[in-house]
Amino acid sequence: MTLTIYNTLTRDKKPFEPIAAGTVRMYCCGVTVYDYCHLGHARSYIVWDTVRRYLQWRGYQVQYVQNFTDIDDKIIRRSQEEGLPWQEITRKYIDAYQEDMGRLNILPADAYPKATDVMPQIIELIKTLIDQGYAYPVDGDVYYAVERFPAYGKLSGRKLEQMEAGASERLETEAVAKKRHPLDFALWKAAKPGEPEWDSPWGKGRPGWHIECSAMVREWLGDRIDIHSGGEDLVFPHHENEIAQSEAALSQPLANVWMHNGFVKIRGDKMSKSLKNFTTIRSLLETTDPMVVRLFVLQAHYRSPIDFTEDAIAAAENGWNTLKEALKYRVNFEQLPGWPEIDTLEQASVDRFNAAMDDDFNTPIAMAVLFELAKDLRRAGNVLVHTGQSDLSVEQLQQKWQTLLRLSQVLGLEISSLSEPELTDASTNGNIMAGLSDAEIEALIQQRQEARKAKNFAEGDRIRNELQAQGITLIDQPGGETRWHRH
RNA sequence: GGCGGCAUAGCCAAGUGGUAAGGCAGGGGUCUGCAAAACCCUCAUCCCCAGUUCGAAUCUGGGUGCCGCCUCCA
Repeated sequence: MTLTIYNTLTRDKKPFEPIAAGTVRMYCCGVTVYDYCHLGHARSYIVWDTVRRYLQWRGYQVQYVQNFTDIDDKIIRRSQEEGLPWQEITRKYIDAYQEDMGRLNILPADAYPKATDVMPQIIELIKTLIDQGYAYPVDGDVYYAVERFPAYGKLSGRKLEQMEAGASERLETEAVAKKRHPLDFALWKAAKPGEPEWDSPWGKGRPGWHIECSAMVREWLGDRIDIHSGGEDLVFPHHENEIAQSEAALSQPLANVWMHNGFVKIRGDKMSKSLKNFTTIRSLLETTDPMVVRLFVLQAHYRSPIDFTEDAIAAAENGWNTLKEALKYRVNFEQLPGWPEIDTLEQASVDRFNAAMDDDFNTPIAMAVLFELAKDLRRAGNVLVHTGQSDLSVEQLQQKWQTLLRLSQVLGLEISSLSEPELTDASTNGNIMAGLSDAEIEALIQQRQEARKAKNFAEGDRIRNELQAQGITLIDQPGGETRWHRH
C-alpha cells in the first residue's frame, strides 16, 4: 500500500515520496497570537496532528515545525487597545494556544519558532531578493515584485491579470502608489511612530507577514521540505507569496506537497475572526469533551467543509461514548481468566484502517473501522457483564481491544486516564458512597430480592435506585438472578 | 467580474462505472413486575434534464442551488 496525498499545487493525488527516505519534514502555518483560538483553528491543528501521527504510525520519522506569528498589525492594535506591551499580548495567547491544543490531545511540535526569533534570517532573505531583482525598497518599505516571478499564481491557479482586474477596486490607493505592480506585497514595513521596530538596511521597521514563514522553514527544516500545510484560506495570498519568496531566492521548490484543510462553517457561513462568528476552543471545551471535538472533526474528510451545529456535536458526543465504552471494557475483560498480555493486532482491521488513511487521510472510513471494532467489543463486553461469559475467545477480545486502542491513538482519540486507577476500580475513586463493599452490595441486593418476592416493588426499586446513585447498576436476569457491576 | 469547490436517508458522512460504508437519531421486537443495559430486525437509488454504456451516485453536456478564494484569516 502506498500513501497518496492530494497536493494543492498539482490539484491531484499522488503517491507520497519523502525527499529523504524514512523522514518527513513538515511545516504547518501557525496562528497569529492576538486572540484565543477558535474551532477553525482546532480543526486545522487536529487535522495536521492526525496527519503527523499517521506518518509516524507508518514508520516515518517526522520533523514537525509550526510557527507563531508574533508581530503584525493586529497584535500592535491589540497591544494599543489593552495598553500592554506587544510581548505580553503574544505571550498570553501563545500560552493559551498551548493549553487549548494540549487539551485537544495535539502533540507538541518539534519546534515553535516565532517571527521575531528569526529577524536576521528574514533580513538576509530580503537582501537576497533585492540583490536578485525580485524586490525593491521604497521609502523604508520593501516590496516583492510579482511580475519578476513568472510562476506567480501557480499554487492558487490564477493569473496576475485576472487578479489585478478582480481586485483593482479593493487595493489601497496609498500603497499602490508606492508599488510597481498593484499586487506587489510587502516584505518589510517601515515602522510608524510608537510601533515595535527592528533595525534593517532599509530603516527601522518590521517584516511583512509572508516572509517570516519563508525564513523559518529554511532555518528549521531546510531549503526544500516534504509537506507544507495550513488552512484553505492561506492558499492565497500567504502560501503563494511564500513560494514566490523562497523559490525566487533559493531556486528550488519550497515544498513538494502543499496540503490545505477545509473550513469550519457555522450556520452555513465560514467561521472567522473577521466575521466575528467564531466559537473559541476554550468556551466549547467548557461543555464538551475534547475528544468529542476531535471526533467531530475527523468524521469528515479534512478537505471538506464541516458545519458546526449543536446536533453535530451531540451526535459526536454519542459516538465518542461508544468508542469510550469499548476502550474501557478492558476493565471487564481483565477479569476473565487468562486475559493474555499479547501485543498483536487484528490484521484485517489494521489493513482496512491503513488503506483508508493511505487514501489522502480518509479519516471517515478509518473511523468506521474503529466503530466496528468498538461495537464488537461493546457487545462482547456487555454480554460479559450480563452473563459472566463471553461469546468471543479471550484472545479475540484482547486482540480487538488492542487494535482499537492502538488505532484510536493514531487518530489521537484517547481516554487520557485510561491507565488510571479510577477506571480499573471505581470503588477506590474517593467517592464516599463507593465505600460499599461487595458484601454490603450483595446484602442490599438480597434485601431487594426479598422485597420483590413479596411483590413489594416500591421497596425493591428504592434499593435499586439507591445503588444506582452510588454507581452500581443492577441487571435482573431471566431466572431471577441479579448481577451487578460498578461503573 | 475572475478562479475553485460542493450537492448521497431526519442529521453527519464515505463511495468516482457493476448495482448505496460508518456514525447519530428514529421505528419494530426480545428480555423485565417495571426498569436499565444489551441484543435482533428495520430505515436512501444518490438536486434536475438530456446523453454515453450491457450497466452510472459514479462519465459527458446543459440547468438549478449552496459555499469558498480573489482583503487580515486555520
